[in-house]
Amino acid sequence: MREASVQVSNTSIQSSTDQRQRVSSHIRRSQIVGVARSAFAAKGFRGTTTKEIAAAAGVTEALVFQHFASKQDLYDSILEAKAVETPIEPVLAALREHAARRDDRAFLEEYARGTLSRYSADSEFLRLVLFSALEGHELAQAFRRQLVQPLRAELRKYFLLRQREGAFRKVPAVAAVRGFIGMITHYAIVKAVFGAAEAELTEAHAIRQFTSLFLEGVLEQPREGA
Amino acid sequence: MREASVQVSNTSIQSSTDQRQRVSSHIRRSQIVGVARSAFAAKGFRGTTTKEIAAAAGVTEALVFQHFASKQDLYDSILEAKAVETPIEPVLAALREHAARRDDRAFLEEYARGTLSRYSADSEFLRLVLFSALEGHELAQAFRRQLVQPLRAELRKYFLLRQREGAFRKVPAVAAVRGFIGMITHYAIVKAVFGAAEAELTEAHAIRQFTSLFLEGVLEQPREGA
DNA sequence: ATTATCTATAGATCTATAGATAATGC
DNA sequence: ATTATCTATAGATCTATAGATAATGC
Repeated sequence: MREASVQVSNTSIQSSTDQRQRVSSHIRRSQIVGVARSAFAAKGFRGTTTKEIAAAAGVTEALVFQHFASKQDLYDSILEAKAVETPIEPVLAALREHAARRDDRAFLEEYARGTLSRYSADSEFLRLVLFSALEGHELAQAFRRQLVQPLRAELRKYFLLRQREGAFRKVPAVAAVRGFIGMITHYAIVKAVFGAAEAELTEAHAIRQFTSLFLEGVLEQPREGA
Repeated sequence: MREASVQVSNTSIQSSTDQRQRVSSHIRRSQIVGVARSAFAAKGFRGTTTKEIAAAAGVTEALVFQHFASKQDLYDSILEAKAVETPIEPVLAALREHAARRDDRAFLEEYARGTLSRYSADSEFLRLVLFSALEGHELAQAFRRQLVQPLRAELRKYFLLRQREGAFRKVPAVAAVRGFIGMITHYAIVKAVFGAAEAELTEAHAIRQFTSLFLEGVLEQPREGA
């Protein structure tokens, strides 16, 4: 876990007037949210102490509790911050555009990219969500409602449309959608949890190959029958 | 989280001689491992206290530390127990048999069933592994080495064989294998973490549909070209 | 004057141990 | 006699608060 590099004005020996840099309430608040997020992502809610968070932020615990009523309150603030900064509409718009052109591959790759880039650009976030899901915090539910389900609904809708048009086979939609999402998400989870050791498959390749797999399967011979 | 139902010989009011049932050291030990496993699966290592474990086992904390040198020692004992009781050889043998007959569908379904049944019969286990993976405990690594990688190696081997024989397309093996495993594992994870709310897709259906998806893809028309 | 920050500490909880007690097996 | 279990407690750590102090903005 990286420590924040705030450490300021500490002239040699630990003087009793160990004053840190004074910043505005707003800045300090979001700084604490930032280091708390890293800490919670690394060790979970229960596994992280307010002392660690304070140390990483370069302030005392008292200050942390000045800004946040409780540890839980601090945790909730992280979700708020993320929900604000991660708009889902651009991805939905792009998906609908591909859907209008019936570009199956572009649609699926967009979906995969939209999902993975959210985790790549912010590798802590998936760990945070996983921890909160396991620990039964509200954060995980909110994440699913706000960011996962709208995307999934769009995928499902497109899948059903293409089936009606006779372009896709009559695989049950729920299984197909879950299958595709599973490939993508599991890739992201393994990467987030076990790290670079699993990097034998780059993100770009994963997106392309999973899409091909989903569309065409692995069999060389076109099936007889159905 | 369920509480163990050990509570014995407690006649009405909390008498000061609140003696519990005496059992052999071996039995008590494995009982404690059992309740600890449930507790750790529910709340993780850091999120579980030895006090809770003792209460669930119906004994005092002192007794827990009589049997286990430390909380960590207790945690390690859980893995040992699982490694002993979950043999992987039967699944490997079944896979090889299907492979010898070149029965692609049977091979893949066996793989999926082997993976999912390990989690279904023991729904706590996946949560335990996820927590330990996130918390960076040794348990997760050991699990991957002992139970995940041998199976994956077998799948990979079969995939490459079928490609050489011209039966499978020339999709990169690493992506294909990860894709299939991803569908299966993600299904298991969602089920373990979010529970019955996700039961719109039964395990038997998931196994069959994911296998079809992998083999044949979703496109109705056989591709031109490749 | 305002407010960001600190010192000091309360009270709860957590892991672990020492030493006493009582149930079982011989 | 052996050993499973308990009572009691130490010492560490954790969340949170009260009240003092010092840096900034007017």
